[in-house]
Amino acid sequence: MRLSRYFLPILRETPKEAEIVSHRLMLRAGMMRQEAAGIYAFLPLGLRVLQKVCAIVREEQDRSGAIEMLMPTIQSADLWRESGRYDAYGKEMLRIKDRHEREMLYGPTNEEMITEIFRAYVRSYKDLPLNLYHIQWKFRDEVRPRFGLMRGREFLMKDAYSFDLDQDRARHAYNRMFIAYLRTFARMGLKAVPMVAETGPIGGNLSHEFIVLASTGESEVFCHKDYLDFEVPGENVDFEDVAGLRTLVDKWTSLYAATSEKHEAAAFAKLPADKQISARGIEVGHIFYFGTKYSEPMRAVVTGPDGTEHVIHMGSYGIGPSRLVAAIIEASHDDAGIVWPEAVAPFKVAILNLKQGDGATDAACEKLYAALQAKGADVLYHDLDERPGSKFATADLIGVPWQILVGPKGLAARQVEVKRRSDGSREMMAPDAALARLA
RNA sequence: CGGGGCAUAGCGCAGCCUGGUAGCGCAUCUGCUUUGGGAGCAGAGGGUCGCAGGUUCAAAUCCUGCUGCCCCGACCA
Repeated sequence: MRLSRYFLPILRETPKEAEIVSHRLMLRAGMMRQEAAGIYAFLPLGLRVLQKVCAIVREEQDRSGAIEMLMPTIQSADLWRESGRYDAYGKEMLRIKDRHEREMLYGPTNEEMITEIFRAYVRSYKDLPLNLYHIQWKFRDEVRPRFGLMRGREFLMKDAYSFDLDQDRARHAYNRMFIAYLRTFARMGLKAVPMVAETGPIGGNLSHEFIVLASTGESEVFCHKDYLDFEVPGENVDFEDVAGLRTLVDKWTSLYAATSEKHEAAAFAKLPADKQISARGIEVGHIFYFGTKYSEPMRAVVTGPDGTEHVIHMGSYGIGPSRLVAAIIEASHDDAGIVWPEAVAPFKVAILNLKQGDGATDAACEKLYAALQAKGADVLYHDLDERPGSKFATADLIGVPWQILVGPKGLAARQVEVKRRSDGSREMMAPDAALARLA
């Protein structure tokens, strides 16, 4: 992408409403724009990151055996009356009426709808297990939205729903998501710790929140330090291996880790002092087993091998991609701007033309740009007529992992400079070497 | 939902107390110079001062109501 043809509205000054670093940097880097309290438009750069995050989420969901679909944002109130949640959910649910005065709502979650879909088609235990997910916009009318994307009202969410014949099998479905989540967050460069959590209005009795430690986190968390060094299961993990997954989950739940609501000070105090982590954290995922909470009232049943009806055991599993974008920034930035992990970076490499209009420099940049594109690299070519300093500042701000600095000084020695955003290290090399390194 | 604050050009702000027809920095546009860490000079454009009433010869400024947004708390899959 040529910057001259892109839409990247960088702000030099920080808008006053932005308090926390991710909010500030997302506005400054031209990633998003607030349209109302807790409601944001994603601008092109922000969308690129969001899509990278979603792609990783999809890959890991698919790998674990979940199947993607897409449910609507608007739901019927009647569906929610079946589960009893229409009255229970409270003002967080945005209720609306259509032109026929029918009561509708903008979905805050999809348990009812997925259960309705499931019961309409699935009749036999032979069609199980089943795990369906979608990535869709949700709306929760928070009393006080804040922290930009971190606590917005409208947000993108991946929610998966598992259906199994009984509790044991549902537990395996839970374990599959548990492992998939570990992998998902690790791929984004995050260390997420699964913590025992409240089940809240979703119901059920088995639940973990996946928490990224960050000083700006909204909740207080307590955990054993060793979690941060645990090895994340590789991509060859066998999701059909019931015992194997259970062993992995057992390991990842063997040490103390809890959010403040579930915190037990006495148990925590028993940890060696140097292993106690008391910190703030950002919830980036939440998984639940809730049994028959919805399948019972909504009559989602299948015929079992014994010929009788069995009420389905369910679980639901959420990840907030839009919140993840903010969480990644909270976890990875410096004074100059964002430092994207390569897996979610909007562009992998930026070419900075340090003397726009200089024939040799322009030619070298164009050649590099074309070559990188031909190799399929996500490359942003800063081809505006700006001073070098301004280009450095922009590139650092938007956090592209690699910068190629092309200027007359270097070219005189047939060299360009490759700068790595994460540690600021630089290296002079021939353009071909840069190409080989970064393509 | 309780408490506090803000609303003036794209962004950040001054002006308001003590009414007299709007200003600064950055950004934008034009020209010249400049080009390895947010350039310099010269010129230009851009604002129903959040909205609606009221007071007054006159309102960004004073009064009343409303709306939007932010912060602290409560709340929060």
